[in-house]
Amino acid sequence: MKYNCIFVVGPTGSGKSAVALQIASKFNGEIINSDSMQIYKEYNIGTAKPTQSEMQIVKHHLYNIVSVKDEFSVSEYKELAINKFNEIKNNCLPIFVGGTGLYFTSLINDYNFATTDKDESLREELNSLATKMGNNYIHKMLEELDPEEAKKIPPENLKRVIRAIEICKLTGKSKTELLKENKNQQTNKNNILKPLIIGITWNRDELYQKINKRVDIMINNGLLNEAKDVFEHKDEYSNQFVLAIGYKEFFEYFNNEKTLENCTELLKQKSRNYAKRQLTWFNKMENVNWFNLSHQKIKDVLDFISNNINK
RNA sequence: GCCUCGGUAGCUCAGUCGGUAGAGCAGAGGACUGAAAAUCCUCGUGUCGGUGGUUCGAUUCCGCCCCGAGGCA
Repeated sequence: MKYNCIFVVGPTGSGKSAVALQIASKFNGEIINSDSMQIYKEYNIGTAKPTQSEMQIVKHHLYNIVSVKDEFSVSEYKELAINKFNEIKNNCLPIFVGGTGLYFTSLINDYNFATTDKDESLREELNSLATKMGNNYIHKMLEELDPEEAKKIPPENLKRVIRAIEICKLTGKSKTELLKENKNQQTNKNNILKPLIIGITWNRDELYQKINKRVDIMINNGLLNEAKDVFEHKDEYSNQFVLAIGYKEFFEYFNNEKTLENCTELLKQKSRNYAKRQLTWFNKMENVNWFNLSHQKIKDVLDFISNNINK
């Protein structure tokens, strides 16, 4: 098996960026972003982007490419990322780094209906119908269109129920059918990417301490200014960005409904919750080579890569 | 010193007209295919402050003690 790129995955605050930087330095790498929030241009602190100087040491791609006023999606990400990979693969070792599990999965799997467009008016229609008739009503609609998929998604998860219905309406086929077709298209198994996957983690309590500390550091670096700015312009921004962890948690403070301390605690908590969700995702991902930095060193990662990258 | 109200899950509290108890939050585990830092699912045994009494049986009723909040001196 010959690998043609590196993935660095792991929970927020685990130090993925630092690890990626060292990998890049040692193996002539360039970094490609796999984080749904670092895609955006305008804000740096809350999104925990690499610093200017870090970006100068090693080439970083797909950071700061979309405005917070614009929508963005996995499928756009996938296209950009694959294009970038093809562009640089002959000159360097591409290293994908980030925390967005879905983005990584989209790179490995050739989803055929992930490219199914969205229908904003249908979404609105179904959403208001749900408010009127209840979630179960919408779920029943899906049951008729795609009973198998309906079984998988609880009625409460409106967002995903609506998306499944949307897929049926837009493609004329159910999500279940498309999934089967996808499996049968073995040709797509020849994926372009052959990643050596590195997972970075820590003992749980240590990870949480790091996350808490990082929030304090962000605040010292001016997170509140960014948050205030997002708060004041939230109506102009895409919902995707306004919902990012790090900004909305302070909105109640700016509205004088909560103390700064309470909001800061909430942010720490939301960050911890998020880290856990990321761990769930990456634990399920296949072929992840985990490194627990509570008792392993970045050097172990580098050694592992040099032992495996050309075999 | 006296009076009143509290002391129940990590936190905030509900409840048991006496048959050893349950919500929210926190926490843990999980799902995830054009919103993914999103969205959602599952999981609740704790000397019911301590001690003595009444009772077949007390977290629940009674006495005393400890702790906290408030009021009166």
